[in-house]
Amino acid sequence: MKQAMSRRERTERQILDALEAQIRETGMGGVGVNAIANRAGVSKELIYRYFDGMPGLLLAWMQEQDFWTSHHDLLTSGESSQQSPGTLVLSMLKAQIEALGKNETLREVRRWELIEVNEVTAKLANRREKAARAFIDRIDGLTPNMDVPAVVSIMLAGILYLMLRSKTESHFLGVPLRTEEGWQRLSAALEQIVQAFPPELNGDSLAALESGREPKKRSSKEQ
Amino acid sequence: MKQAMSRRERTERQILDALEAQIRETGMGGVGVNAIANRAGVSKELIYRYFDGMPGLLLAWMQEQDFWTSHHDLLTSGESSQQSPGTLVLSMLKAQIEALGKNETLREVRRWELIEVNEVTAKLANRREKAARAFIDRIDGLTPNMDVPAVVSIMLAGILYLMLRSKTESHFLGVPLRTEEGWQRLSAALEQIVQAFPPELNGDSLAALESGREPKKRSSKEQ
DNA sequence: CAAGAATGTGACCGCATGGTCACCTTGCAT
DNA sequence: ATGCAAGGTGACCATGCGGTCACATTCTTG
Repeated sequence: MKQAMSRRERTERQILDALEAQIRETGMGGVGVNAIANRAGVSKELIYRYFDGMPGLLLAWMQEQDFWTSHHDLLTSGESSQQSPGTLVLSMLKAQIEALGKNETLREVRRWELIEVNEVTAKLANRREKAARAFIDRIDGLTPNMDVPAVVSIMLAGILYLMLRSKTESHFLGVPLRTEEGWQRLSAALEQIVQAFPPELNGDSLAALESGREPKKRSSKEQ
Repeated sequence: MKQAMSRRERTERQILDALEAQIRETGMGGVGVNAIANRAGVSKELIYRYFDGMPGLLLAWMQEQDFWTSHHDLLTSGESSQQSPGTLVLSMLKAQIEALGKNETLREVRRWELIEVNEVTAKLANRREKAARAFIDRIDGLTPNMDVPAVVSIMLAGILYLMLRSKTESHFLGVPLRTEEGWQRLSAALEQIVQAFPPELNGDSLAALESGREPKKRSSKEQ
């Protein structure tokens, strides 16, 4: 029994690792049952037996990735609530740069999410949006007079795009996307934007309380 | 002779139109010589004869699109130099939202540019980056003390990502991506960001002159 | 040991793809 | 009218894909 499990688990590992490597090297466009099986050095039949085909394999692989949840501490920790909304947003953005910057596979998956919608990408999107919303809602609650989700959306989406774009283009508006220097400029730009915000976002809690009387007039059907 | 040209040009049109429709409906992933020929109601052989295969067809189609150059006026016009850098940036960003928002085909092409690099995507990227750089350099020259390209990169990349993302996800950080209301919030957020900038970007030309003595200390090998 | 389940392989099928070919038809010019 | 090039078609080929099947081997358990 232990041997049987071990044998099977070993080949499952080979398959999962082959999937990861394939995604990293060819992107999702090069992912198929033939390519994965060949790379794993195994018969493709086993992909169907053990994972019930490519969708199941992708789900299984996704499950053991902690990309999406590894920074859960940043979103829910108690200590972080001590910090001002501005620095909280900033550290979230920089964590995203860090996580995406060192993980080509993750970037490929996120490119994939941009062009195809299926059960896998839908599941990924749901997880992510749920976590992201928990984060942003806490900050938004503290900061009236400003559409925090919209502003942070632009900044977060901006670094996402530039991260993904770095694969196919070396510069964007003249800013280099493949050098440390370029990303330091972009990080600095994020800081400039955040620091230009109203004082209640940057630690002036008195101003935050004072301006708290004005309610937001945002649409109610935001879901 | 006139008839011959007309006949050929007519079928060339059919093919080009079929390509456009195919991109719009299936994205670049669904573009192939068989699909295009069928949709055009023509033999695929003609694609090879008239366009020398798919790459040539794409180049030809690209050539007659004015996406990338249609807003050339915004980038080079003389009247626009009357406006402050801030409003100039803002109107550029809104023009991008407008152009992308009403053109699904364009969005598909830009998704394609994110995942594949070949002679076509390279050519597109070059054209775009050249025009964008001409725009940003004029503004950057007027505004020391701030890394304008980096800040504008984040905003422009942000709306690009959100535009592309709207295909596969309806919300981002709770902001709806498929409603007028959502995009008005995002436009408003862009305005907030720009207005929070130093005064020399928003029409205070005196302040611009005063702060002009401090030179930028940005890397010189930006190209 | 024997039976049977688990593991693994290679061949095979149907299908769609990109690409080429021979052939037919239309139109024009001598 | 004859001849010839341009325009257009359908069949064909090799290839790679996802998917299934029959079969061999190995392990576990009666």
